[in-house]
Amino acid sequence: MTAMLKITLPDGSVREVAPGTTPAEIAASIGPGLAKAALAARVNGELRDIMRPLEHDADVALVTARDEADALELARHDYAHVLAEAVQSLFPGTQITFGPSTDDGFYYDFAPIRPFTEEDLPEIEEEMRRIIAEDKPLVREVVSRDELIAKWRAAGETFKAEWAAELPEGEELTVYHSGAKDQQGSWYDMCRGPHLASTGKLDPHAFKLMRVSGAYWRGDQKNAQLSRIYGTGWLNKKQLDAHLTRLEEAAKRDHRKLGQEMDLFHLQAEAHGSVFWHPKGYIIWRELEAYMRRAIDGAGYREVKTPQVMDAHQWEQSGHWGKYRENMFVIPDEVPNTEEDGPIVSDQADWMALKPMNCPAHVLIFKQGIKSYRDLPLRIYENGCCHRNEPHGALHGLMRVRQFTQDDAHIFAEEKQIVDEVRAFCTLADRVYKDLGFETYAIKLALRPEKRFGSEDMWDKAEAELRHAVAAAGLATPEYGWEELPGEGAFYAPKLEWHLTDAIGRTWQVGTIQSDRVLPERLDAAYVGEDGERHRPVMLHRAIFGSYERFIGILVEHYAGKLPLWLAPVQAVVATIVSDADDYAREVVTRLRGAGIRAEIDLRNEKINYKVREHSLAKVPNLLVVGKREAEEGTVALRRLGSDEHQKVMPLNELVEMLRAGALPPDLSRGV
RNA sequence: GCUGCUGUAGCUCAGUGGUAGAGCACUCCCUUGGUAAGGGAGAGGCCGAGAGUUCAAUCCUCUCCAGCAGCACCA
Repeated sequence: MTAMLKITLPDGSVREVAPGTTPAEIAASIGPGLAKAALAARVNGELRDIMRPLEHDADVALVTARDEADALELARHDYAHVLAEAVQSLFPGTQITFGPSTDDGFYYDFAPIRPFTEEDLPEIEEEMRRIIAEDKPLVREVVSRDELIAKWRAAGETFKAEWAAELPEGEELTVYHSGAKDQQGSWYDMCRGPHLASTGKLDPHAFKLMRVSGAYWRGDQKNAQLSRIYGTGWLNKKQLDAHLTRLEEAAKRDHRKLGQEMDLFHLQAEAHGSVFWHPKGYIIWRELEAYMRRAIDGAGYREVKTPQVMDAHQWEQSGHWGKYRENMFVIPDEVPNTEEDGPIVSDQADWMALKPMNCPAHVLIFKQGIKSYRDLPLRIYENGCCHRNEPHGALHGLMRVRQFTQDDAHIFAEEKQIVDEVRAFCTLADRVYKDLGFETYAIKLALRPEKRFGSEDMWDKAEAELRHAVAAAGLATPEYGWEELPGEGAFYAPKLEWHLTDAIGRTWQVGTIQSDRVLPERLDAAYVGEDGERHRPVMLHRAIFGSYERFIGILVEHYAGKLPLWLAPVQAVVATIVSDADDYAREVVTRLRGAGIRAEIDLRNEKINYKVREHSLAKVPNLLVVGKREAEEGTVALRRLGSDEHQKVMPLNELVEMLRAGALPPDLSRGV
């Protein structure tokens, strides 16, 4: 007689059950409602199949749809499984590889007989619904590795066989199948699980296949290219619809679309990956630049400007030539005048390169003259225009470009100054983000990567400094999303990263600070210490916006184009109702411009409805309507974008003062 | 760079193996109208670039360029 198992439920009660009892049976013994609702179980904290027998004493908690995170994870895993089965049934000969759940759904990578197209998706969705309707069981079974390899090979599943063969010998693996093993029509996949008990637990109307794309086998560019099908999957249709609405919402704020509608910038093939800033877009840039200058001036930085092109030898010394030449724009320093002089690119030429980053140039400035410990910390700032030859497929609107301008600074410091400097940076970054309307952000510490320069000792020290500084700033807390990311640091330094959360919950990595001891060494930067000896400074690389281009893209999406007044390209439009008010309208505009407001005038012979509509769509924050009445009374009818109140008539003087005050940048209106 | 899709008027998009269409925007005319599209007329295109097939190519094929979605990359 085997000993009974002691099963502890979440309420603390203990049940004795025979070994081999399943969580499903426990649920049934508690009540029929729970039996129906239970989807899976957490056994000693581990998510498991509801039909998987219990073998040991354990804490068991039944998982239902109310445990949303778990339930979603299970459902998405199942959708991926069903997707793979559907694809193989529709496209015999397609090999399956791997298909996990994602943040909003699932995908599955196939080695297809022909690549899938979007047109295949409806048919595959139909087949998936059929499989769900069949309510096929998902049965977990343990098989030996070798047995499974043989099976995969026999089935012509070379990717699966390769995968299984790389797992340790003698390992027991699990497969999920829909009925008795090898039974006709039984589909199976190697999977760690867990899964729901059967496909019928899925809502056939809570998923949607979204797109097809390429992916590499095991994520490596050198491997075979697979065809990936993405889906989004949820617990019910309501959740799916909400998700699709969110996507539409995000598409509406796409900075590429708004950038065109608002006439901010454009991109074109002749300079692909580089931005043509239009007057309106460049106003945003200039405001940000002016804001940042005030911020860094106040924080003790010194602004510099360094060359766009430097001799290749300099890049050789900094290490970029060897490592990152592929991504650098390289030019010969002498170009033949005529064809007879030879080809434009020759081995004879000396090379120059556009700077992909500003740090070496800043070190060169540091190295001019002899620096004393009294000069430290030396904070060198530059609106540094950099060029990186990014892979074509990586380019994306303003978010990833080939020419961009960083709000870049390097702080040369003594070791003992690092913590204070990092801390001061935390404070500065916090103020900038909040001034720009980002109330929440997360700070993460990216730790030493596998491939790195420098000693373990150096890394220990560098990581500890950053950790310590953030803690001292009071930001190493869960509410600031504090997290350490092993292996994600740069090859020369650990880095702190600032991730902003935007208005619709997406996150964007923008700011960073990294403490670097490698580059000062390579470029031989030194200062004379109090002791009269030469010392190496530590170099802190830091940025708050990251790049102006990308940050403006993020702002446009965050505000859905409705930028705060100080950043709005056009802050007010004066629109007339009748031409009799033209002169008065001109006076109003003159007054506004005199007060520093970016105001435009609309005297066109159009109805006021038309003008209101047009300027609202253009996201002009203040529409000042003037007709006969206003002209006589010296007032203006104000309509604010996005405001519920329809309009407000106010005296011109009052309005000008109100807009002037409202259009001040946040740091200036704080009156520091 | 890889896979798939796309490229037609300033914008959004129809369309056909016989050199092209709509709406909006633009120009002009009528309209002077009080808070999200008043009416009419007109102008506007090397149908992404190159090559091929064909009597004939915007359309079919190939190559290239760019864009989009992913992947890989992001010092």
